Order: sequence, then C-alpha cells, then structure tokens
Amino acid sequence: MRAKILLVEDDASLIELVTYNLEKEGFDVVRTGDGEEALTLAEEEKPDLVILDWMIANLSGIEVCRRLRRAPATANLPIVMLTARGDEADRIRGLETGADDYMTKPFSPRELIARIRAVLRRLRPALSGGQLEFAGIAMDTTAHRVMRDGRTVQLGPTEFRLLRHFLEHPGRVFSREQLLDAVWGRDVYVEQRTVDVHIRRLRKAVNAGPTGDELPDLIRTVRSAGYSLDATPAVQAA
Amino acid sequence: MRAKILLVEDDASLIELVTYNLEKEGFDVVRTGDGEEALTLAEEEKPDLVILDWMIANLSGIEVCRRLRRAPATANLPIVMLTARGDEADRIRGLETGADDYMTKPFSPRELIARIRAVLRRLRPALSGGQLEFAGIAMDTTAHRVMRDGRTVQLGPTEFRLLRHFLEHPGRVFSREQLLDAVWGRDVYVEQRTVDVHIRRLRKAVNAGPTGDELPDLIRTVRSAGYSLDATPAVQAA
DNA sequence: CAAGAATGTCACAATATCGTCATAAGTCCC
DNA sequence: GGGACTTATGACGATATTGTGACATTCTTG
Repeated sequence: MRAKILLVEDDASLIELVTYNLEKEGFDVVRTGDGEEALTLAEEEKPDLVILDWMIANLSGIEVCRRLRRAPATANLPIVMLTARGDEADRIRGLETGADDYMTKPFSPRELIARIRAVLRRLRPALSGGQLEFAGIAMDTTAHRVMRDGRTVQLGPTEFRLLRHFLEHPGRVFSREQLLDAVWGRDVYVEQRTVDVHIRRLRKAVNAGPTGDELPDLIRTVRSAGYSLDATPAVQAA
Repeated sequence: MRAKILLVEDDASLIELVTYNLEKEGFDVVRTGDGEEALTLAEEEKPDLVILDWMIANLSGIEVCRRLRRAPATANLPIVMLTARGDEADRIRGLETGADDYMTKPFSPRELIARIRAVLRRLRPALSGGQLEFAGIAMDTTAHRVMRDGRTVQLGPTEFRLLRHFLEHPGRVFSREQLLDAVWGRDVYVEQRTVDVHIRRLRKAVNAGPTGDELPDLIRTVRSAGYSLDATPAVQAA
C-alpha cells in the first residue's frame, strides 16, 4: 500500500522539489498552500502524514497543527513541520503543539524522506516495514501473506485489511464505526453489523488449528464498545 | 508514571547537562558510556527511551542501535541519536538504522526534551493520556482494560463507565443523582437505587482477590451523600 | 461467459448485562 | 434498646448486544 502525504506549502519551488522526491520514493502526494484547505484535505483525503510549512496563507502552520490535533478525526495524524524559522523557541513550540518532527530550511530532501520514514515506521508499520507481528500472528504486507504459528492463514481481502488494521494498533479497541471508517473507507455505506460477520470470518480463519481444533482467540469482543486484537485470554483462571 | 530514560554518552559534561535537564523535567535517568553495557541496561532496566551518542566506547552508537532493533525485547524501544557528526549522510544512516529522531551537537537541551516528549507522546500514550490510575487500580481506556494490582478485572459496560468516572475524580463524593447524570446520561430515567446495585457489582469485581479473599474496598459509602473512590481505610478510629 | 470467491444482509440463537424489587443488615438519634 | 432511615445483597425477568448460518448479489478470474 502506498502512503499518502499531504504537503502544505506555498513556495512553488519547494513544492516541486519535495513532490518530486516524495513521488520518486513511492509516496502519493496531495498539495495545498492554504491553511484552511489543509484542514479540509486532511479530513477528506485521509493522508497518512502531513508535511506542514509554518508560513502559509490563511492560517499559520502552527494553528493548522493545533486544529488537526484537536479534531478527533485527525488527532493522530503524524505531522512534520517545515520552516525557515530556525529559532529554538519555534522548534520547541512546534514540537509541543503536536508535531512529530521539525525540520529547518534549507533542508536535504533525503533527510526529509528519512525522517518521514522514521515517523511512519512508528505510526503505520505496514506502510514502510512490510512485516507486522503480534502474538504468533505474522503478516507480510507486501507479499499479502499471513501466518499463525508458522502455518499459512487464508484470508479474503476485507479480512486481510481488517487484520492489518488490528496489527497496526494492537490492544486498542475499535468501535464498529471506526472499523468501517478505517477498513472499508469513509464514504462506504454498509451496516455496522457487517463488521461482526467479518470479525467472525477473520476469527474462523485465524484461530483454525492444524487438526481442526481451535487456537486461542486473539480477537477480543468488548461489549458495547467494539473489538480489539489482544493476547490476554478473556478468562484468567486463578 | 515517570518515564525512564537510558542515556548512552561518554562526554562527562554532556552527561551532566542532559541528566540535569531530564531529571528537572521528571524523567528517571540511567547512564552508561559503554556500548556493550548499553545493550545490557536496555534489557534489564527496561527504559522507555534511549538517548544514544554516536561516539562511545566498545561499540559505535549506530551498532548499538542496530542491535537494539534486532533483539525482540528492545525492537520497539524508541531511540534518539545524538552526535557531533553533522553530515547529512550520517543523519540519514542513523534514521534508517531505526532511530526515531536524530540531533546534532551542539543542541539545545530544551529542544532535546521537546523531541523526547514528541517521541514518547506517540509511543507511550500511557505516559500522556488514556491511562488512569489510583491506589492499585489501573485503567487503560483505549484498550478498555482494568487491572487491580496486576490482575485483570472483568467489568460490564456500565461498571466500566462508573469506574472511569471515579478514576477521573478520585476522592470526590458523588450523589446517586450525579452519578446517574455522569454515567448513565442526562436524559435516562432509572431508579436512584440502581446505582447501589452497580456499585455493588463494581465492588465485587474490583475487590476480588486472587484466591477468593477480599482486597481492601476502595469505594467508600458516604451515608446520605453518595459514593467516592477513596484509599482511606473504611474504619477510622476517632 | 461461467465457475468460484467474496461480500453484505437478514433472521434467529445465544449470551451478557440491566433495572427493579423484596428483604437483610447497618447506622443514627433519642 | 427501639424506631426511622439508609445501604447491601441476592434473585429474576426484561433488554440489549453479539454470534452464527444461510442466501442473494457482486466481483474475480480463468
């Protein structure tokens, strides 16, 4: 899966330079030079990361950063700030406002790429690593292959994306609505209960043991909240 | 919860400077100037983050970084590299080897702190939110999980919300009416006595000891006033 | 184009949880 | 100690939520 980057910048030559380098590295790039528009695009395009210049039209980069953090839909979006202002105070302010990294112009495109990859490696392992692993489940995202304790697991496309989402955020509980957003896509209309059915299909595939017996269920149902990938068995004897 | 930082550095004045600033900001600091020892400490001390100088004794910083990433126990440990070498190539090499951030000497201690916080904010949501804790009860709101003295506690949805409310305002006494408002919702009509029943269910779940014995009750009944989460023993000689 | 796979919904079964009540057990004040 | 209250507890029917199998439809892929 290609990662999508939202580039918020109004210097034409920089746009060109950065876009060229990002695309060469296999990223999809969405651009704007306008602060207000950046907020809209962040919601609608669902980028995997934002590169944000401090000096842009309509809203300062720092204000965009603050609003992105405040809106629930984008609160977790990784942000790399980019600016001509090299003051220590500015850098600290940027980082404390919620930016994940901060680079000062002039900068090396290769270092920018390296820093973006470092951030994505953390936030969306599937985007840069290719290998995800949790409690005996291993997924190779590039080869589209899943193994449980060494045995290959056969999954349909939707179950694959569902599992990948869980593997990217192990332990965390997602509501049906959140799962529909993240796995099916924002503007798809399907019944919430459809999630249940795919959870069941995923469980069936992942928990199937070698001789028909059941392996421990790693998908936890949290009543009235959703589901999570979880190693701890629901019931603890003793 | 205080975060523990492993500082791998062999310049005495830098050690002092960084340690002073980290401790002032509320971090626990473990130090070494030796690459081999750094690997051992990373395993044994289980730090939340490593600050790693490139030039250290026995093993280069980059090699330490590589080995930390390779060992399963430390593969996810956040690493901030720190060095006098300002070459772009070095920075990129550091980031690509698995460092989460990279700073060049001379650097501002405050910026270092800001970057450490930015990394931890991502990696350890527990350190900056989502985690509630009081007198041996720990609740992870994103994982929807509750522990008492390390043992997981099983709660129904209503008891979960009830406990969360108490954990968000420890020590404070709430009337049944206030609890109904906060936990059930403003426009729900249920008997006030229903609160008693859920308090009882919550107590039963939270105070259950490992072998059937009772742990100290942390929910205090305040006669003709309500309930509160409270560590003070129920019986007070007076 | 046809077979097979994948998908989304539904109806119904299986559980878990909820709210209420009756009754027991405390607590306070005189 | 005896009311007058207030809270604790166990039981139970009512509800809400989730699990499951089946099925029609759409998508893939030869």
